[in-house]
Parts: sequence; C-alpha cells; structure tokens
Amino acid sequence: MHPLNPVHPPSRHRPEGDPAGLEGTENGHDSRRDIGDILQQIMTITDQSLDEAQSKKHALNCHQMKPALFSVLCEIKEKTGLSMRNAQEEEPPDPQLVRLDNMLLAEGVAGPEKGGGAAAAVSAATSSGGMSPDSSLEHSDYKSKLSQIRNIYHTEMEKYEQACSEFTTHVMNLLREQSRTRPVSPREIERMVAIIHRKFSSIQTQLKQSTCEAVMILRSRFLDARRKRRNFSKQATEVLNEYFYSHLSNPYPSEEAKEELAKQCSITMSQVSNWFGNKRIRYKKNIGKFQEEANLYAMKTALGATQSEESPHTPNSTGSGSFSLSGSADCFLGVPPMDGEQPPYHMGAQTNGSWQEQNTPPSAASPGSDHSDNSD
DNA sequence: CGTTATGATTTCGC
DNA sequence: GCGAAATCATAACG
Repeated sequence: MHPLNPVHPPSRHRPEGDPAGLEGTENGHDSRRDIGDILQQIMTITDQSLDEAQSKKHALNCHQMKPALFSVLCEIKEKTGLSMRNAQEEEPPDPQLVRLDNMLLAEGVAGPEKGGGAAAAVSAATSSGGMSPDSSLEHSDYKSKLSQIRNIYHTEMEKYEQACSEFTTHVMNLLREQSRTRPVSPREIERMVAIIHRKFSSIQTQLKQSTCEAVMILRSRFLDARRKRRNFSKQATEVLNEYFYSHLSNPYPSEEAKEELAKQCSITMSQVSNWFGNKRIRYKKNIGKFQEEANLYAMKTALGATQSEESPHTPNSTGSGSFSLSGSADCFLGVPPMDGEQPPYHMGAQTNGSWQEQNTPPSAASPGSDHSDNSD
C-alpha cells in the first residue's frame, strides 16, 4: 500500500524493543534519508513507465511531507515569479475611467432606468400644453436614440460581466485542480483572478469609451441648440409678443412671469430671457420696423382684454376700424422715414416708456424729422 | 444665392 | 447675476 512511506511503518525497519532514546537520533537520520528518497523518486518519476509513475505520484500525494514540500515549492515559485512580474501589482483608479463613468452616469446611460418617467412627462407636457411639435419631436428622437445606446451598453456590459465571471470560475477550478499536482498557491490563484479581471475591465473601458463617443455625437447632433437653431413655434412667439407689447413700458418679466411664459411656450426660462433681451434691443434699435406688430398686438390685447372700449366704431371686426391701422402700418413699412414713433394707437402709454431712455433711434430708420408736416 | 429674421452666445458694465 | 450691446450662426424667404 505505502511502498514509499518509510516513516510510517518503522516496524519493519526497527527492532521492536529499541529504547526510546535511540529512536530519537535514529528518527532524524531516518527523516533526512526519507526526504532524499522522496526527492530521488520525484526526480526519476519521468523515467518510469506511466503506470509506475502514476502510482508513485499518488503515493507522493499522500505522503505526509507533501504539504511542507508543496509550500516550499510554492514559496520558491513565488520568489522567482515576483522578480518577473510584480510591476503593476496595484493599479490606481484610472482617472480616464472615472471620467468615463461619471459622464455615462450624468448622461443617464449608466444609471438606473428612467425612460418611462421621462416619456410620461413628455407626453403629459405635449398633451396638456401646446408644446412645439419640433422640439418635442426632436426630443423624443434624441431620447429614443439615447435609450438605444443605453440598451446596447447594458447588454454588452452584462455579457462581459457574465463572461468574466464564467472565465474566472473556470480558471479558478482549473488552478485548484492543478494545485494538487503542481505548486499553485492560493495567492497565485488570486493574482490570476485579478489579472483576468483587469483584462475584462479594460475591455469594458473600451465599451464605455465608445459609448461615450456615441452619446457625444448624438448630443452634438440633437442638443447643440446653437448649431441647429430652431425658431419658436408661432404660438410661442405670439405669447411672448403679447406679453412684450402689453408691457411695453416695462418689458422686464419677473421670475414668476418668465416661468409662466416659459411654461406657456414650452421653452426654458433662459430662452424667455434671451427672447426678451433680443426683443428689447431690436425693438429699441428700430422702433419703426416694429410699429406694425406693435399695433397688431396692442389691438389684439385690447380686444382680448376688454370689450368695454368707449369708441363705438372698432370693437368688432378688423373691417372698418382697421383702415387707419393698416394704412399707418403701410406707411411705416413703405416709407421708413416717419419720425421715430407714431403711435396710431396710443393704448397703454407704453410708446415712450422709460426703459428706452428716449434716446433717438440711431439714425437707422428714424430720419425724416426734417419734414415739418405730418402734423396729425 | 444673397438678404433678412431670429435664437444663442459673448463681452462688458453694474 | 442681470441686462445692454455686439456678434455669431442658422432658418426662412424671395
């Protein structure tokens, strides 16, 4: 059974009645010779026939010195291996990767699903208010593309994750298996696993990289408002103009007013601010050019706000009453010179408010002041 | 295709 | 940070 277990069956080697004292020294010699034996057997194992080697191997495996030898061999291997490759033992958290992660998270690609909520919100906004069809369309388009990217990203990520764990367990089993026949320390297995993980995570980094790129491209295609400027919807401009001309004396909407306007026009508050900034400056720059629409909106608000206009002739249609309006508008359009402001409708005292500092419209279209006529 | 209209951005003063 | 003014860049128009 144990052909090479000389330590165990001492009964054969030693006389039964040997005194204990002798046995101690004898034992030391014995062990040394045993180890020599074992090594000899290990060295010659390759020369033997397969069957013989197999049985020897098994015997060696069961030998009581085996764990010690194993650990020594592991140690030696560790030492020689250490010099070879312990260069990148600890990797710092790659800043590049962190950046990618953050961006994906911020873009909603990596984070939890939120497509449903956003979609619901959008549809609600569309149905409730008159969201401009362009922007909503564009937005949903962007959203669907983004969720497409996210899906791909997630499935790929999952695939990698699964492959990685599969491969890891496979390698671990293999190494554990082999650790019975060759010096593979648990630490080495650990390191192997770490290497595998590193490889896989580098693949994942690539995935993240390309996902980021895709999102960036999508973003620049859809959300770069400056490059692809869209005009506001007719209705939105209507609302904004109504507010502007009905507050001509002080066209500076408060925060709340901006919010309300933004909601009504389905645009952002900063867009409202932009619009008013542009409007103010452009109106002031050339009042004449805006006279027509000023009249238009003034009339509109007048009609909309209250019917109790004391003038009996204009309250209903644009028919009869509009003659003066259209006539004057024509005048303004056709003949730019027409002295600064000529409000045919001096409705709300807005005409010459304080905000434009009554400075003369810089010569652009206001001239003609030399004409002394035009009194009424 | 040139011009105008218009939304956004930049610059600057407060 | 807000607004005026200048400027940019594109959409809309003839």
